[in-house]
Amino acid sequence: MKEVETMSKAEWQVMRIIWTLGQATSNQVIDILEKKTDWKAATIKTLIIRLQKKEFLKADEANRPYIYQPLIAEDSAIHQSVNNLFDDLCCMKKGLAINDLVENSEISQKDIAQIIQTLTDKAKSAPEVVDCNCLEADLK
Amino acid sequence: MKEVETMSKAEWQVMRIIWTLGQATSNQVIDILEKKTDWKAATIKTLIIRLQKKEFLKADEANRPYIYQPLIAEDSAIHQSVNNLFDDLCCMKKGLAINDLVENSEISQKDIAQIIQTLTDKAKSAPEVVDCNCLEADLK
DNA sequence: AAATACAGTTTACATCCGTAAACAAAAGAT
DNA sequence: ATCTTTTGTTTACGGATGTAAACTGTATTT
Repeated sequence: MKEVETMSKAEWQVMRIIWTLGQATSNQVIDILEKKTDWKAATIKTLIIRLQKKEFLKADEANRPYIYQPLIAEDSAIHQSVNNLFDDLCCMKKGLAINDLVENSEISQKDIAQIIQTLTDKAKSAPEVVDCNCLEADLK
Repeated sequence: MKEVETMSKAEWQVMRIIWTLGQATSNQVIDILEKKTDWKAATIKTLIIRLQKKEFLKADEANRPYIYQPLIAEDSAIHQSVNNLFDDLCCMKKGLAINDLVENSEISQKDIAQIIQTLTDKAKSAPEVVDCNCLEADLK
């Protein structure tokens, strides 16, 4: 029972190109993804069509070739995507998971400082311990 | 083209119960999940069977009812799952994504301290800026 | 021993996803 | 104006997933 449209992994790769370029023709997307993956042009076209159906992309059809533009901001998509995954995790394990991500991700000085800041603020009201709720009924 | 078996969201919920209990009978899992979700017992049985096929669970068939045990540690599964998601993200955005998770997750004092520690260590060798590689061919 | 209850296995079915060919329409070239 | 190329749309197909009923074999009750 899917409430909200989600982006598949393959679709996500298409969006990355378009987010980064701001907008793009199908050919730009195809050229770049043919270098990054083994996908055929036809496959990438399918992904573009599906992204339009899901309303993550729209085509400016004023001229041909169409120019595709994102209908969702990259930051919003990231927010939805990572929080969607974290919703599945045991509450008690989220800290561990974040620590794991920090260890395994390249992060800039500036971002590191920002995250430390967020954590420091959070520490002011953080609980001593977070209880596991894996066995409890979700209220709501 | 799937190289490695992955756990679906629904399957993940079953594993959470078994990880938390250490081991469980199908009935224990069913009782708990019927409170947390709208799933029918039959649905949960299907998930258990699929998890066995994927070798995330095994049944101790010495006695009936069978006792199901995890074949993968929760921490390993979390590691795989979150890093699998992060692999899709623009390198440049990983810091933002982590910051977002920190803001939206409840984290214990101890975990906050640990993450700050990891970040502080990381800062010693972190780059000033992480470049976006969204348009580049993946080497490898 | 027969009837019943319980738990594990098979089968089912719609949708999504990865993957891509075939087809159609528009633009460019001759 | 027709041929060709480009680009957008339809159709296709196998496997994964959410969802669950039906079936079967074992254990318990009468």
